[in-house]
Amino acid sequence: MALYGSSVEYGLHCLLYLSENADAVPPSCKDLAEYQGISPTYVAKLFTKLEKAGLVVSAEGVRGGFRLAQPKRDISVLQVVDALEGGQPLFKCREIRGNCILYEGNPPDRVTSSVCRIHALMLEAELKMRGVLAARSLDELDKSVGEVMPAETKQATRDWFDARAQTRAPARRTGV
Amino acid sequence: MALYGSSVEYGLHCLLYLSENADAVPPSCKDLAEYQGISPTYVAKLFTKLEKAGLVVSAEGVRGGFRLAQPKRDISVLQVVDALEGGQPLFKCREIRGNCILYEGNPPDRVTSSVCRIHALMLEAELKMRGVLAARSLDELDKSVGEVMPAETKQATRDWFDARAQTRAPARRTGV
DNA sequence: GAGCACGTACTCGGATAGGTGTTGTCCGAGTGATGCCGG
DNA sequence: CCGGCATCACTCGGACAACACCTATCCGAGTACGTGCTC
Repeated sequence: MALYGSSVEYGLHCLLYLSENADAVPPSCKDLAEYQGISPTYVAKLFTKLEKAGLVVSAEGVRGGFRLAQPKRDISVLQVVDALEGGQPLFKCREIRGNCILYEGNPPDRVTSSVCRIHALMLEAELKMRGVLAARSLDELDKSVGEVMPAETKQATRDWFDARAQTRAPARRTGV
Repeated sequence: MALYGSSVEYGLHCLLYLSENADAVPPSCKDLAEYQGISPTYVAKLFTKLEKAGLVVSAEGVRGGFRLAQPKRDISVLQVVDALEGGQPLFKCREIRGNCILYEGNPPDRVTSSVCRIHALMLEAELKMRGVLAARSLDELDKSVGEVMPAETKQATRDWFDARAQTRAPARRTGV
């Protein structure tokens, strides 16, 4: 287990392809999923979230698919994570201080108005973490991936998606 | 919802009391829970984890209870969080790169041996977050709480637990 | 030959199940303090 | 008066359910393309 689920991993990998091949035919969820060996329907679900967050735009129809809604250098990893995970905070303070038996259900204003120190510390930690993710754009992340991925693999990937886009077409009426 | 569950909040609040009143009679789970208005049985569950992590030691019997296993300045908030949450990483890389359809089940060594860049970024973010939590000890956290809590409340809390400890005793045989 | 209408297959999108983890609860084994009894 | 012992209530500890979220899936509505017909 982990704090962030697998949706973050799936989503980021998909967006990295979109980021690197913004000029190609917009791939469908099915294409992206089969290429990576993950569930196509689940990827579709993730892209619904990404679209609602305004990170990708969808094209409908037989040649439909997804492409980035903004330049890749303007989309941060944090935006992607928040879109997929719903922007959950690191820590949700339930203010149990107010439940203290000494107050008998009427906590003084000083308690209810001040910030819980535990909460404050968690907010600080969360801020640092989000700062790292916010500072990295899809563009930069893609470049760092490119450093370890040979050009031939990159080209092979592009070819695979292009071929996939070519085969996408309504069945020939005379074909059968 | 939040990344960290309520167990972190419960546990830290309990440990803050232990930290501030290390010289008092070790309170029982029931005492700590009722004082804060939370589930006694669940607090007991949390303390089992804290004990296994070596953060608290338990005393059995009718006057039993818990006390810190180490000086409060040697216990970091991170240790508490990890004990309660099982040390979950921020992100668990499933290495879906290896599933890529181009490799047909035989990913090259270059892929399996190198670190996923997404994973690397998440590790960096996690490191920052954990750094904040690791740098704060229970002692320091307690002091910052003390700045906003008036001395009279502190004393009232101490009195409540002391009174609670006094009433703890086997039933008098002649009492009924 | 050009324009138009139709049919098709593919796409997205939301509504629908299963698995896993967290939260919360219950009951049993163990233990130390208490009070009584005997010396 | 003092020490030993049985009793007792209280404690911890692990085993047991309920709930919620995440993951994964299925099916329906909508759309752009390709084809064939008509002019």
